[in-house]
Amino acid sequence: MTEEPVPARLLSAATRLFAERGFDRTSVQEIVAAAGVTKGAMYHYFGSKDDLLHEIYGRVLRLQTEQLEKVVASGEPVAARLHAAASDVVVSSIDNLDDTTIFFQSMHQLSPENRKAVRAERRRYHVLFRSLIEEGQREGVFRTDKPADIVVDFFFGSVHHLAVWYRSDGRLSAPEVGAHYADLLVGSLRP
Amino acid sequence: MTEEPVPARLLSAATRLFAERGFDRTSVQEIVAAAGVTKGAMYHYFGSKDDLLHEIYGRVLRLQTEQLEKVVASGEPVAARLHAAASDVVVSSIDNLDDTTIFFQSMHQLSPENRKAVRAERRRYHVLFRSLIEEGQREGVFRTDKPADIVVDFFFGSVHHLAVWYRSDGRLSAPEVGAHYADLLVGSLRP
Amino acid sequence: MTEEPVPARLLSAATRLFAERGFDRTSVQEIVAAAGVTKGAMYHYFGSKDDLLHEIYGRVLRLQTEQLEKVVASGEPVAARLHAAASDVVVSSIDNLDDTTIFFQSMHQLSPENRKAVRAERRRYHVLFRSLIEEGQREGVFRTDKPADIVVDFFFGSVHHLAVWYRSDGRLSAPEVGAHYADLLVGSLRP
Amino acid sequence: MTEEPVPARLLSAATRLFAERGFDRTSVQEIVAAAGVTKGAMYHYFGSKDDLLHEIYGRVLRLQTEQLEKVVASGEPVAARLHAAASDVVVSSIDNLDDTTIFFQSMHQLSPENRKAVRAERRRYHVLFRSLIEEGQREGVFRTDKPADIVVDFFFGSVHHLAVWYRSDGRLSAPEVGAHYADLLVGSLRP
DNA sequence: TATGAATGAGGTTTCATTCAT
DNA sequence: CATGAATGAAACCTCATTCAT
Repeated sequence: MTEEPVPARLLSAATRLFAERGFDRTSVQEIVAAAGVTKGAMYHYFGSKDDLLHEIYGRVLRLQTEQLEKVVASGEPVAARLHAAASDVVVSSIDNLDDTTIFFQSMHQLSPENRKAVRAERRRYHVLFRSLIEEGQREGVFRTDKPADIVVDFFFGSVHHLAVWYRSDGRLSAPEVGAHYADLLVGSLRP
Repeated sequence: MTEEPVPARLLSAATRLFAERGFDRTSVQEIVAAAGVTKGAMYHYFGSKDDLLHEIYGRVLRLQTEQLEKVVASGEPVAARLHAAASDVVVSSIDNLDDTTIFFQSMHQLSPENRKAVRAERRRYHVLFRSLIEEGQREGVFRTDKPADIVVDFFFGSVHHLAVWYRSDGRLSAPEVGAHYADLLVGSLRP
Repeated sequence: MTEEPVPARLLSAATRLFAERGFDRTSVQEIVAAAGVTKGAMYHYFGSKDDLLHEIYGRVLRLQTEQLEKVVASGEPVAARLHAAASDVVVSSIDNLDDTTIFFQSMHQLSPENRKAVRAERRRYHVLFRSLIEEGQREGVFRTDKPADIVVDFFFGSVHHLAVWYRSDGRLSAPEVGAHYADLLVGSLRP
Repeated sequence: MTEEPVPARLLSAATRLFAERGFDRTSVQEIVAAAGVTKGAMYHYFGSKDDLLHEIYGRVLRLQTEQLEKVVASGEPVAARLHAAASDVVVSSIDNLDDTTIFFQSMHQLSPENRKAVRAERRRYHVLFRSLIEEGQREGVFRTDKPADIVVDFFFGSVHHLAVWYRSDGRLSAPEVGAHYADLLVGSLRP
């Protein structure tokens, strides 16, 4: 009869609650109640409520960066790699909708130093993704009249927005949305 | 030497502060101090802090809906109208970046009934924008293998995201970004 | 098409609201709204919210004292006069249940000086009523082993309590309750 | 050197203050200051100011119901039992004058659900007391031309009123008043 | 490791009253 | 006579965090 360890229980309760009602609207009391522990326990494992949020960000960032690195390094043609990267990030964003919600809603709530760390990591991700587009532009596969930076921001806006409209009981599965989004992105880059 | 009336002062102070640090992190005290009035005055004009937010939403919604209706009704070919609509909403979103920030960050903070009203209005806007895409698909100008709903959500994610990355002191002017975004949207719809 | 004058409208709105939800739970705004006037108007006629309450007390006290004086001065035998006085005060308390409610619930809310004035008037009433009992005791009609003061307080507790339990749609009419109460009072005084 | 526990300190401070100046006129700040704790501590033990009041009601109701049940169940003749019950409730009301004051002044301030609970409990007490009178009426010891309900309300009005006029430094002790009141009640019921 | 009582600062809102018009 | 905008004090309550056990 083994339960999940306390820190994991806390993180998953916090993730659900932060996504559901926002960081500021979630009290530490609610988190520990949902996780079935006491406040003391939480402060034993995490330094503050802010730390919980930081951990959640860290987990998402690590995951998505790893995925992207794998795709970028594959030997496929660049258009295929961009399509795969785009599709992957959509699917993974949908699979972890709570994380996605938190990710694009709670940046402001991080402490300045944590925010800086997250932004740096985010930047690395952005640059890596951009490099795919630049590669395609150099090869003449993608149109060159659009700054690669703009394209990346254009696309990631769409991805973050998934948490606003996507419903798991809706008509489209995650891979279907992923395919559509990737098609639209690659389509928009045709010369 | 007449000053702006109190309600307008309050709304503009609230808009700035909500965008800067988020709804929950902004205290009523800070708002009234920034507007140069007392708390009592604020509660004379607005029923609650929530009402302030609701008013801001209302203002943005009215403005954007009006703009879109004008563009949709013009006699231009559908691709030109979609391009103009997309470009317009980007420019107006950048011109009112604070509103945009609030718009896509603070939905959760509205009271349930206010949230419902905003969502309904938002839906009307979405439907109107979608109708442009459907029209193009019927005419064979746009590809038909992408559901129009998906395209709309894809694009408005990008628009909302502007508030995250756009800096008015950056390289690109609002109209330039508007042109890029509109190009990417229309480009992604080529058959 | 003449309406009631403003001060009367204010007093009657205040009476109803004070009885319904208590003095402290009733805001000046609610009173003026119920009377269909503005705050300025209220402060034109009454110095404060407290004054409204004081007026209401005054009206009740005047009324009940007048009634009692009439009964006491009639030529009837003392037992009949006590019976009539008791019955009268019950009927009039029921006919003005709101006044009665306020009367025994809101003494604390009067300003000290107003409270003093009310108490003094109340005292006169008490003494007058008591004199009836003392007269009966001297005549040997009433038992003498009970201090008249105690009897008066005993009875007026019952009267004040009417506002707690009496319902105008209940089984008993005001005169019926008056008769019962008077019977019980006189009965309790039999030697 | 142990002090009384915090919740008890809070309850007793609240009881005194509520009786002294009324529920609405007593601030939470005054209560916690009188109890020598902080506001946070109070909200740790009681969900709201209203809960404090509810607890006070609960305590009084439990006490009085217990007492009454004991008297009712004794083997004495019914007139003696009614006399004892009446006398007891008077003595106990005087012994806890603050509770009595609150009891009959602050019903309105309870939240609707708490009010309902209190009324239900109060009703049980009323019915139990009434059963004594009905028993005497069936046995022919008490007059039958007065509805037992009316008699109960008649008497308990007197009891509640004690808080208005009784002074512990006055001429009469609690048992003396109890005896007088019980005599008057039983006397009023003579056939 | 873990508890839960306690803190204290800060949050939103209400409201009687005033005063320029 | 009457308005209603504005004040400012005070109200209740929440909550992240600490600490003795």
